Amino acid sequence: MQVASGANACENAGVIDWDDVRFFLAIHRHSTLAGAATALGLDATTVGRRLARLEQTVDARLFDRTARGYIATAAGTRILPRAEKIERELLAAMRDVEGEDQRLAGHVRLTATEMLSTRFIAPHLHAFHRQYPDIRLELACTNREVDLGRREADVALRLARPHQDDLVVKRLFVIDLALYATREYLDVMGTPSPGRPGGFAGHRFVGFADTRAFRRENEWIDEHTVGADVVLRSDSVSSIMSAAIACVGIALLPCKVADEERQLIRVQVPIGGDTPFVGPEPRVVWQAVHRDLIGAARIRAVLDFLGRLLAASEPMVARVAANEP
Amino acid sequence: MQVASGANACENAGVIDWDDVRFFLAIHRHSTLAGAATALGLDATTVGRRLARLEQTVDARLFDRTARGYIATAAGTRILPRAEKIERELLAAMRDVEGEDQRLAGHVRLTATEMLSTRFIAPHLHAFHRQYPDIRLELACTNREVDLGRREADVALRLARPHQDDLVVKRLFVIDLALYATREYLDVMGTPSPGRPGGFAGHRFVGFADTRAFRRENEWIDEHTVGADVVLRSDSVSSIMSAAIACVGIALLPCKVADEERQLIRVQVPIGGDTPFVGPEPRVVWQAVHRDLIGAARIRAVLDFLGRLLAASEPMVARVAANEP
DNA sequence: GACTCGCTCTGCGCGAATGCAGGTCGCCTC
DNA sequence: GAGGCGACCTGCATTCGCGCAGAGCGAGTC
Repeated sequence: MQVASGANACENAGVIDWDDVRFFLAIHRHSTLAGAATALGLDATTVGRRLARLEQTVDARLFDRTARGYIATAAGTRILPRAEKIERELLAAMRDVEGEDQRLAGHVRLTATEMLSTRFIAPHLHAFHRQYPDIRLELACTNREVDLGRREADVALRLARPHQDDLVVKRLFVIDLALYATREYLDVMGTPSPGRPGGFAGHRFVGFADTRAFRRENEWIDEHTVGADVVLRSDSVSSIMSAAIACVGIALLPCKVADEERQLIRVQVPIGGDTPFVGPEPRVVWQAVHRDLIGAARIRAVLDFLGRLLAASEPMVARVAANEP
Repeated sequence: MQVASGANACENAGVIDWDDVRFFLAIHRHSTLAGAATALGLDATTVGRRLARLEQTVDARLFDRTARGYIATAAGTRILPRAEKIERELLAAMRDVEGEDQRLAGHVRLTATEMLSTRFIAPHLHAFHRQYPDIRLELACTNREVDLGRREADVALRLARPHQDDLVVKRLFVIDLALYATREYLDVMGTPSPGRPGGFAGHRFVGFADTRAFRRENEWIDEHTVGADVVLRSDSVSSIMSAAIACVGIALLPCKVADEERQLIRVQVPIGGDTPFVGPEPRVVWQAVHRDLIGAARIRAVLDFLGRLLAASEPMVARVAANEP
C-alpha cells in the first residue's frame, strides 16, 4: 500500500513487453514451442521463457500444457482476437511506411506456384536484377495460399481469384491445358480416343495431388478419362511433366510449356462423328498485391516486371484474357 | 535475389520488435528522449537506440530531430494512429485477462483529488489493508484528469463527470462549499457582509489555481466577492485551508472538512433585507472504472470499500446525491 | 512391452542490450 | 554576450537474454 504523489509512478511490475504478443500468437498457431520457435527463427527455450514471462506479467495462465501441445486457456482465447488485431495493425503500419517508399531498393517477396515460378518468372530474374540491382527479390514458390494480409508475401501470383479485402487483384492471363504423352508411350500403349466412351481404357495417367487447388483439373480427368488409371500424383506440375516425359503416363499439362518439350505430343485427336473433344477450363492467373503497398516504388517495379514478362511471354501463355468475369 | 523453396523463409531483416512501438509512442508523447525515458523508467540512451533500430528496420525516418525535440515525420504521423490503436488493443487485452481475475490479490491503482485522497480515503487505507491484505492499493492524488483508457489508473474519483466511452461512472456524493475564515482574521478585518454589494471590499481571499478544474469556483468567487483581493492561489485544497487557518484570508472550502477545524468559522451571515446568500453549486464526486475491470474481484473490493466509506463518512460528505442529472 | 521419436525443461558460455559517465551542442536567461 | 541548463551522442563495465547441449518424459509404433 503505497501513496504516490505524482501520476508517473511507473513501477516495473505490470509493464508488458509488447513483443511477447508476437510470441503468444506464434505459440497459438503452431501449438508447440518448437514449432513456434522455428517459425520465429529462434530457439524453443527462448519461446518458452518469453511465454513464462508474459504469463507472469499478466498474472494468468494463457496456455494449457497438454499432450497435444500448447492450447489456449480461457484467458488466452479471450485475448487472442485482440492479439490478432494488434498484429494486423502493426503489419498495416509497416505497409504504411513502406508504401510511401519511393526508392528502388529493399526487399520484395513474390510468391507463385511452382510452374509459374520456374517457367514464367525465374528465367527472367537475371534481367530484373540487372535493371533494379538494389531490389532484393525473393521468390517463394508454393501451392499454399499465402496470406498477404499477414505479410507472408508482398506480391502473389495465384490460380484462384483472391477475395481478401485490401488486396488489389488483376487478371494476368490464362493457361490452356491439354493432355500430353510421349511418342514412345503412345507407340506402346496405343493412341487413346478422347471423347469416345472408354477411349482411355487401360491407359496410365499422371495426375495432380488430391488437394483443393487442383480440384477442378482432377474432376475433369475423372470425368473425361474414364477407365484410365492414375498411377502417380504430384502437387508439382514440373514433376508431373517430368514423369510424362519418362513415359509414366499421360498428363494434363499447360500447353505452352508442354508444347516446347520435343518429346511430348498433344493427345487431342477428335474422332470423326463424336462430339469434339475439348480440354478443361483454362486456369486464370491472378496477380494480387496489398493496397497499401501499391505506392511503393519497388513494388511497382515488380509489377511492371511481371507485366512486361506477360507481353514478352506470348509464346508461353496461351492468350491474354480480355474479358473480366 | 534468392529463391526460397518453402514459405517459411524467415529472414531476420524486416522482423520488427513489437516492443519498439511502445517506445515510438512514448517518444511522440514526450517529444524528447529524456522525457520518454523517465516515463518508461529507462535510460535515454536506450530509448534513442531503440528508435534508431526501429527506424532502421522499417527503413524510414519516423522523427525529425528538431530544436523543439523529436517531432514525427510524415511517415511517423502516418503510423501514429495505428500505434495508438495497438496500444489500446493491448491495454484492453490486459484488462480482459485481469477482468476475469477472481482473486482478492494484485495491484489496484486509485486516483483522486488531493482533498479526497487525504481526507476521504487515506484515513481508511489501514482498514482496507486489514481486510484485503493481498491487494496492493496505490493511491495517486492528482488534479489532472488521468486517462483510465490508457490504464493510468484503475479507479478514479473525479469532480467532473467523465464522458469517455467504456467507463462505468457512478455519482457518489456531493460536496457543499462555503466561505471560511478564522476568528482572528474576522476580528482584525471585520466580518464581511455577503450578499450586500461591496460587502467584501478590502478583504483578502485565498483562491483556487486558475485552472479548468476550478473554473466554476473561481467564477463564483469573482462574482460574489467583488472588491476582495485574492492574495494567494493554490491547486491544493489542503494548502488553501492551511492558509486560511494561518489568517491569510477568507477561503471557499468543503463544509464538512472545514467544519471540523475548530479555528475556522463559516462566513455566511445573511444580512436581513438583502437576498439570502447562497454558496456555489456543490461539486459532485464521480466514481469511474473501466468496464472491462468491473469483473475483477480486487476492483470490486475497492469499489465496495469506497461505497462503505461513503456510508460511514456521512459526517464528512454533505449529502448523498439522490437524483441523477 | 520395449523402442524410438519429438517435445519440453535445466545448467552454462557467450553476445548483445542496457546503464552510467563524460563531452558537446543549442537554447534560455540574466 | 556570457553563463547556466537541459538534452543528445559516444566509450566502457555490467547484466540480462539467448542459444546450445543434455536429461526427462510422454506418445505412437512395431
